Amino acid sequence: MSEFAVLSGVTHSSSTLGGELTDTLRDAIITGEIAQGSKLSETKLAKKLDVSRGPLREAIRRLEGMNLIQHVPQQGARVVMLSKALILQIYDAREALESKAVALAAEQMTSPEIDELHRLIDAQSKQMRENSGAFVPAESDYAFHEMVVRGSKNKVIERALLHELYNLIKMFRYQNEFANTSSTNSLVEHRQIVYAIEQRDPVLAEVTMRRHIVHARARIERRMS
Amino acid sequence: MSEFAVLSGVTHSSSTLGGELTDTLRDAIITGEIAQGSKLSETKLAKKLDVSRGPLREAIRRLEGMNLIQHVPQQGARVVMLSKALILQIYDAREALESKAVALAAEQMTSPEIDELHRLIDAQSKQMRENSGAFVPAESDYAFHEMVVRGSKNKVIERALLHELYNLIKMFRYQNEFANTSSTNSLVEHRQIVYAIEQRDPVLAEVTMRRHIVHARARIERRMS
DNA sequence: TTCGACAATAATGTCAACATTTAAACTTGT
DNA sequence: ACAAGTTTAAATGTTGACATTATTGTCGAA
Repeated sequence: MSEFAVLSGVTHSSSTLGGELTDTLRDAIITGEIAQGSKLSETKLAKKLDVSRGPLREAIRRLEGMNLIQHVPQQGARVVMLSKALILQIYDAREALESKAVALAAEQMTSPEIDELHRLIDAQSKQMRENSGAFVPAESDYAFHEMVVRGSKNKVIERALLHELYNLIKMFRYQNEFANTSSTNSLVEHRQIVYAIEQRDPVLAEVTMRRHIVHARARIERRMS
Repeated sequence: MSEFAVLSGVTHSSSTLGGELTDTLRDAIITGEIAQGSKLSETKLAKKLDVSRGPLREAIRRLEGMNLIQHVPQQGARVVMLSKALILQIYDAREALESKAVALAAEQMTSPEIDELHRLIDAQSKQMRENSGAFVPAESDYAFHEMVVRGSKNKVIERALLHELYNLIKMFRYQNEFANTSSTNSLVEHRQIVYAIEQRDPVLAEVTMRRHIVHARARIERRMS
């Protein structure tokens, strides 16, 4: 299961079996190895992964808290279905949270953190040239947004985005090639965001980020028709 | 434990013991019956509530997903500490989410739902007069905001607010008398919000709600110095 | 054939015992 | 008396068995 190690933005694998199972199942859900809407049978999964049902149930509860799984009492757990409506709702929530996050980041980020943002953007630029200007790799895009979110220093927003929404977005992107970020626009907008943060201009940062996410949402809405 | 039934905005008590325990512990945490920062010993709690540790652990995992509990592997679970910094962060997140929610509600709410908003405000007005104009009861305030949030028809925002943030805010208010909503301002602002929704004006609704929450946040920041 | 009731099967919910790790208590030496 | 190391106790992590509920399959009657 280490083949998906790149996916794990935040790791739970805290030496406890339940924590490892949480990461394993999360990655399997994100990649689609466990299909959307499919049932997570405790008995079958426990046998397949060679663990007892206790830690497995614990992992399922955690994934429930991340919105990756829906649980119905006495019936079991199913992987969430990423309908068009839900994806658009996720992006509306993301717009609200991440635009606020970047406004806070414009006030709270330290200089070394802003330097790191520049490094991430340079890496994106380099990767884009190598990929013949087609796409910004998803991991690179996540890294940038994650850095901005952490820069807000707001633990509540961090958790909502990094622990919950981003996993759903990763899942969507991983299972829909067309959902990848377009290269040129994305990179330009990232630069604008960093500029606003450097200027310590929360309002500019917020509107720039909001537009960036609205663009992404519009792209998705267009291509899912 | 039914004495706190009024607190349970959303109920889990789905006929399973784990679900009931989730509600019981949540209410005990909100009221402060289980103090902030105190440890939730599985063995002691299981004995006290006369249940086995299995369902209890499940409830703890769920409460972890609601941000009411912090869990450290091999060490156990502790009730979250509502520091001033955390409360302000919660209100920043709430501002972002609920201002977006009301903008969506201005587009999505049905007429019957808007009528219900009026009824809730009338009830607030009546209760305020009976209370010699001192306070709007917290339950009344929640009911109004919950109705608005549901009106957004955005399941992601609904969950983030109703399932996670509101519980933390209830906990804060319940344990800090000074954190109650001031009567006159709150009622006027609620009326403005309903007006904006009726006018189907998302921008006005958003700005009004944002100001409403910023006011509440400022009040808290002032009184916690 | 189709619908409904009943039986059989499998799944989730619950419990108590075991294993391992952490925290507390105690001893020992300076 | 204090500190360090060891020992003891208690807590969390894990497991397998049991109980209860839902689902599937079967039989029979309309």
